[in-house]
Amino acid sequence: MADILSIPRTVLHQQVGSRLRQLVVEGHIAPGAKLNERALCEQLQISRTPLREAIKMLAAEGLVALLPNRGAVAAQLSAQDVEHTFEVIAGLEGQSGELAAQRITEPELAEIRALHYEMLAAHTRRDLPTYYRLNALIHNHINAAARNPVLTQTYLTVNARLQALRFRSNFDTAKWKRAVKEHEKMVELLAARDAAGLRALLVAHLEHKRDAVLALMRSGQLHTTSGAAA
Amino acid sequence: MADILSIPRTVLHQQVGSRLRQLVVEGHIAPGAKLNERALCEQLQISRTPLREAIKMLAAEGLVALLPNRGAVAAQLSAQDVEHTFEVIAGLEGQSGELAAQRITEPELAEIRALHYEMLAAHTRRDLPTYYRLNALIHNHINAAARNPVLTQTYLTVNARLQALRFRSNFDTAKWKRAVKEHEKMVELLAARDAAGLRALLVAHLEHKRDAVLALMRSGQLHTTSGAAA
DNA sequence: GGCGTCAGTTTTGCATACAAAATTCAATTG
DNA sequence: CAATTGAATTTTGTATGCAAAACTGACGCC
Repeated sequence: MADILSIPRTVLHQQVGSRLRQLVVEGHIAPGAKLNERALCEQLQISRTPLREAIKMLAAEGLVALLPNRGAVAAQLSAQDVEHTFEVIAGLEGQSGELAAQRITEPELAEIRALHYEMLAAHTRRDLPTYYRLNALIHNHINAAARNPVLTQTYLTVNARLQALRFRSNFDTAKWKRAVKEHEKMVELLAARDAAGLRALLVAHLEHKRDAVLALMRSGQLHTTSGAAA
Repeated sequence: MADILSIPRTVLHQQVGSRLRQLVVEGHIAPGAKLNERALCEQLQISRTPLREAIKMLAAEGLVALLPNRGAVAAQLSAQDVEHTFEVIAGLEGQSGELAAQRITEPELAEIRALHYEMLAAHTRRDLPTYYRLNALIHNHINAAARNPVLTQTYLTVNARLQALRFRSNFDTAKWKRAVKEHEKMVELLAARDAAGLRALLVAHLEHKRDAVLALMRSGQLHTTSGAAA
């Protein structure tokens, strides 16, 4: 093994934390499912101590819930929880856009524009995976342009709770078109440095997303991808 | 001991977490200070396992920083960190006010009004501790009126990082008067259900607070109350 | 037949033991 | 005398052991 070359310069509980976070966020541990310590220890080839430390971190992030003397379960959001979480996300992303409009540089704007065109291409090709990837990337770039690491961190933490829902929704052509239009407007507002406008647009954008997710939840169509990819 | 009567229905790492959080937030563990595991174990009369689990939780909350193989230190905010954190807090509290103005009930409003008058009394008496207590209480009530537990939780977590600064600033009579005036306006806007107005006011309020704290930081006057009360 | 009870098993929570990294500090060397 | 090296000590990171709580399932009781 290239143990000497590949610097494993990180502590075990951090690695385990990242891996566990991934398992929960990607739904390989389904919402509501128990986190069995012994099973996870064997799977990850570690002892219980770093595993338990990692679980406590995820609990503080709101990704798992701790049941006294009964271990931890992956967080399961009620419809109300989803509403509340989207409300907060909308506020954070709105602020992110507001600040980005004030602080973005020309090169950053150019990059976002480029990503936007790539996204249009993906949309035209009906290439959903690429579309999602670029979509997330654009939002990350806007977030970065806001130049506030605390905001970014807070956003990522709260948003992670929603990721487990994996709402592969926007197949609906009409909704997809509207989302693309909203993105087009985003770039315009960024270019015009219209902070208030971009905030309003992002908040509205999130409200649409929230409604779509809630509709899916209510119709029971939300597939939590429990155990999709190995 | 009344061990049988007093139901200690909670797990140790949670209790330790609360206690540690208090120690950091109240500055008994000063910003930048190391968290020595052995010392804390003796002080809290516990073993290292629940202590370390608690430390990991605080790390996820951003109250302590983990240094690989070198343990944990209480978070220390640079002037930039303070700016960023206030920026996020302003957004969260602004949103909180916006939602509260839309959702507050008459009894809730009456209670806030009552607290406001108590605060005026404390101001008149120059009773700073009571003033601070009531001030925080009013903000908590506004937060509660927003009816969004995720928002409340997020706010509390981010705000805790600032608490360690313990900015006992507003002694300045002029600033104190302005703060009181802003609070007066808050109650008015709440009563008028002016969501946008309250948001704007709260954001401005936080900007003033931020400026005061930054001025104190720059002048080096910020006492971190390291080891104040036993 | 449904329900409660109780022993056996599993699982969690805490303590302790062991290993590795970092810190300390004194002796040595340039 | 300053700097550096290296052994002793401390401290952190991980594994394991032990006790208590929760779960399981079979049996008996109503």
